Amino acid sequence: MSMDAVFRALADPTRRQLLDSLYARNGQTLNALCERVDMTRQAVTKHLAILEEANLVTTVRNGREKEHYLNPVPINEIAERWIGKFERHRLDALSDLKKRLEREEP
Amino acid sequence: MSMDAVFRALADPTRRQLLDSLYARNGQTLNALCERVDMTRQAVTKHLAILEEANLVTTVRNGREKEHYLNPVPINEIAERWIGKFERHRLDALSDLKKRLEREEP
DNA sequence: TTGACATGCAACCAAATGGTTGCATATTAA
DNA sequence: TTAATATGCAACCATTTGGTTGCATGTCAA
Repeated sequence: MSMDAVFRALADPTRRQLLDSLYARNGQTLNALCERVDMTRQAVTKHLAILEEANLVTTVRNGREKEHYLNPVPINEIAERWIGKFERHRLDALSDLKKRLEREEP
Repeated sequence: MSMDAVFRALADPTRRQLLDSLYARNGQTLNALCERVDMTRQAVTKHLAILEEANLVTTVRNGREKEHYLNPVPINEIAERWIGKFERHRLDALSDLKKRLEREEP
């Protein structure tokens, strides 16, 4: 579960929309997910494959249907391991930036 | 400051590395940032432009040098507005997934 | 069993991406 | 003033990306 795969998966607006869709209603099939998006089923399949590879979506085969489930764990890990450290020092960096800007502009 | 620009900016490992570098030492010049990365200065310039466009980096011109400062605000907003909602229901989704998996596999 | 439905797979294509090289401009220091 | 330094800009290129179309496979229901 590489962090790079997760970031790249989240980079596309369609894929974020798919995650939003699963967040609203978990366990949707491919066809159900296609209804909310204006592109071919095959394109959605590719997006879902990328989300699966990033471990952001898990699938369960149910007969001829395939249910898609949101897996928030990688997002949580990004938030904790990478975003967290920037948040932690947010105010420090901001005040630092402010100081610098004030020093430059008379 | 579109969320899409921020996500796409974060998608590239080199750009994340540049943010890490600025996190370690804020206010570095272009040349300083180039030293830690194995590519041409012009390539780094492009990456920094994308980070600037996403408002993740702010620059201050200082004579013939240009200082680069990390701006953690957009990351913070992502964490709050988008990642937060997945984190919030992380356990719910996990237990839901677990239930489903148990229902499928005898 | 057969037709309809849900998904899988592959070839193809345009556009975006990430990198290069080459040259121009602006500022500092000797 | 002149040479070195720091950055800017543009053209170009290979690869990746995001989408398409066409067809194959597997499963349910009548």
